[in-house]
Amino acid sequence: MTSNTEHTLGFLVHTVGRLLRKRLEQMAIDTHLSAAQWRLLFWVAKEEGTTQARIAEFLEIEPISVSRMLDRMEQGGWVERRTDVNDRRVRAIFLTDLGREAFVYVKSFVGEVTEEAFAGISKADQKIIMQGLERVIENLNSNITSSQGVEDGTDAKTLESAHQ
Amino acid sequence: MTSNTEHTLGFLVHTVGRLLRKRLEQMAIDTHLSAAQWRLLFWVAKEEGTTQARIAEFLEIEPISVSRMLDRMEQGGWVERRTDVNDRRVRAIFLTDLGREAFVYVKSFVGEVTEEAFAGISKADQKIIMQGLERVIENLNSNITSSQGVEDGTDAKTLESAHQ
DNA sequence: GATATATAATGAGCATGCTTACTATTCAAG
DNA sequence: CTTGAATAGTAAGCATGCTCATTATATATC
Repeated sequence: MTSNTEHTLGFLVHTVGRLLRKRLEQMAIDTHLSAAQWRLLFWVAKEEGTTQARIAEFLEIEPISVSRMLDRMEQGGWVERRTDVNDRRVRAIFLTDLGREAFVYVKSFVGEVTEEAFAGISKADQKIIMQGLERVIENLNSNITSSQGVEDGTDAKTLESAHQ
Repeated sequence: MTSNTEHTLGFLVHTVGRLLRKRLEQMAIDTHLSAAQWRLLFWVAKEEGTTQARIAEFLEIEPISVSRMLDRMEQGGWVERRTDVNDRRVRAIFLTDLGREAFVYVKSFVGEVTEEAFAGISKADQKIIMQGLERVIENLNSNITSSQGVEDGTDAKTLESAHQ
């Protein structure tokens, strides 16, 4: 239908991300978890008792974002903050039984969605795509903080030359 | 560094999207445009005089989101709302000179970021990745509203079986 | 022990998405 | 012409990300 999406990597990835998120939320709607919350749950399940700072590092979002997601998720009964006795600055995060169930439940859909997404694409090509995306992440990570080549004070005036 | 990202399509795409967005915003920081605003600008440039409803359709976001992005972008001087004389419900959206410059400027970076992202990946594999992502979009689009196979009233209780 | 610095978490306020509800306008039916 | 439905846009309020600033605690240094 929407045959008009510009075919750049950025547009494609943006769209795929949105659709995957939507589909997963649709499948697991009865958990009342958002995709973002599910990602958080994933890390807590992987490392129970972890700290908010560590979750932020894993998810590569800011600690404050974690803090406020946990406010809602704690209220929703999926996770529990416990104060660390050795370091009273720290909140150790644990899954509740509900959180554990929700996690396992949603996780069971991830395979389904991936299969659906990859329908009609050969295993070989799937591998190329996955490894390709991993390489893209490496490439972008290595340059994300360098920001060389743009700091010459160029502003929007110095154009006049490009496409359009 | 972060060698621990789960290697599912969802996680990878989410990460790639975030990094691309970050990198593009970093490169074009002097335009003060966000990635979201740049996407909007893109469609307005492609079809000047378009309506807000049409932009929402292209971007696949809700009209209200477009409305408020345009509030800020109009205030920033990148776009202009003009009332349609034939249909006074409609706001026709046009780029200002500043908007046109910003668009061309940012557009010139997209190629750069893509090259950077694809470094070390063969042209053949790049093609597989791009076409693969397009296929994924098709696959997900065709199923996104059907939601069959999940409506069996299954709730979080029926699990007990999966990985942990 | 006091003082400086680093770390963990949070508060305030913004952008960008959403849903739900509303207003203004157009157009079709009578 | 009026009534009613459809369409374009906006308002209110929420979630999830951000930046910048602050509080509480821990740790290192004098």
